[in-house]
Amino acid sequence: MTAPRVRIAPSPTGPLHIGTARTALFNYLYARHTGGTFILRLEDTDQARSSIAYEKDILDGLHWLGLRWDEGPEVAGEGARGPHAPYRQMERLPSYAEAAARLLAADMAYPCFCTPEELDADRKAKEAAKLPPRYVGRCATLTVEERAARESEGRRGALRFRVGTGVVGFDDIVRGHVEFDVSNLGGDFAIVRADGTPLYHFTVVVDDATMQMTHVIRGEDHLSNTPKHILLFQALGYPVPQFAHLPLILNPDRTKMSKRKSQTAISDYIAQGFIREALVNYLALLGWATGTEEEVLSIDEIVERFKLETVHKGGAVFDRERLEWLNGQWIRRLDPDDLVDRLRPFVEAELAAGRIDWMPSDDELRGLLPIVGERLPTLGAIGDLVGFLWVKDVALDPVTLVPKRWDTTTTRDGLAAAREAIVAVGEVSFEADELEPPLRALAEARGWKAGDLFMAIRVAVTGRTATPPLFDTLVALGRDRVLARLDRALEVLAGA
RNA sequence: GCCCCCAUCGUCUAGAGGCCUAGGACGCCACCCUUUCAAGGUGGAGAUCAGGGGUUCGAAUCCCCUUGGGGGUACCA
Repeated sequence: MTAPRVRIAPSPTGPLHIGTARTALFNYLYARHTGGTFILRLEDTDQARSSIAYEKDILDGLHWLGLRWDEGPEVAGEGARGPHAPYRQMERLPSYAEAAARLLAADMAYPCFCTPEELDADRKAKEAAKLPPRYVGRCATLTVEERAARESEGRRGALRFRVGTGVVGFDDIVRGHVEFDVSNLGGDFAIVRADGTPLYHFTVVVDDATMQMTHVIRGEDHLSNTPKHILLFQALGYPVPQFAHLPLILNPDRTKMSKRKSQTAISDYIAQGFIREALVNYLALLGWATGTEEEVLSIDEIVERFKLETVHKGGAVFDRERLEWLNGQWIRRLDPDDLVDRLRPFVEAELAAGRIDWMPSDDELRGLLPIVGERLPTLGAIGDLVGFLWVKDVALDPVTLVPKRWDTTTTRDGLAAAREAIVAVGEVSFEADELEPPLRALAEARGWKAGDLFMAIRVAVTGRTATPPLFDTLVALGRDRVLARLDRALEVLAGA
């Protein structure tokens, strides 16, 4: 058997969608597992909706996920590659024109001069009669003279493919045998617009054939389109590839995942601090499982285990909580320098947003990792977690400053005493191990619960009730700022 | 409407006739750890395997029907 050739063929009519990324991933996994070739092709024939900005978002996103294509357009400084260039359909027009001419010459397709208004009226009539929509065939039997007459009027026809009669069946790798009666396809369908640009069902077949795809792995939403494609492959004299229709990713209400109901743009997940390892891991486990109890897997481990035959048939609801859990798992697995590199842009974003006043150094960030790593569900949580380290002053209010079991007087008392204890520790011993004993001793001496004292200090120096461990936090802040913030807290309390 | 696909805890899933009094994970709830928050550990609640018929000594697993859900039905992709 020859090595598989598979592809992802996104349409640049929107930012990279979770579903597209998942389909791309499964194609990639299959190619890598089988030693096949993974191809990327841009289906940009919908000129009205396609844009170069979306194209860039898609290419960059797939590249970011680590899904390197063996053949396809340029990305991130890497050139286009592969023997079947170009990889944008609008640059492959001659190839479709040639195929269209062949179908026309063989009378397997014909020009259709129906106007959008006529077609619309037909559709409404069918609907009113409670019949399935279907092209009525008005132009199917036009004589050569009639066609010539219309063309001489300056009318340009769309090209319709003759669907004929019969049954089309195929063996889908994930769904098994599927059959469609051609009479349910909606009549002869258009393959080229009146303006001469080719339509999806046509380009996808011409390209999959000329790029020698062996397997077409795509979303289930294309299952009902498959008979049209098979008819076209056959009419054009091309071998029919194998199909594998993946289950859809669903909104919580179990409809096809959509931007209206879910967050679908990969770029949004990236911006929130999800990392590629987690996204890939999560997406691979939507509609597929190893069959073992392994859950946290690298892309290479997934490649090793992946089988198209064990892909699910039923749709899978996208569960963001599970993604976040996996994200945390992967963040904790990253090596420190790598994590610092990935964290930096998120700290910069905090600065740009004015939520912090200066940028920490890489060394400072790396030093924070032990207390910060296990507290990050996403990289974007960094500012919320320890942003208080990089601001001139924290916002303090007299209510949160007072621990639950304490009153204002006790709090002032406690903070003042804590300040003295911290001063007594001295500058050179300002370390977590040195700070803890005296503060515990202080609490005990005064009959306070250590937790209450610690909470008072925590809020005073960070402005928050939830932070990384207190003594590490004090050290990260530095002696001077700790004392200054304690003083400020005392002032705020004095005013209360 | 018509065509096609699908159906195991709330969610992602294991399960390919006996190993299932249905396993794991997320989430949830307790407890442990603990200065808060996390992380981690332990335990728990949670699925009459959509329902009904078959086939079989035996069915979550095979077949049929019903129900429910989804997708498609464009001169979009």
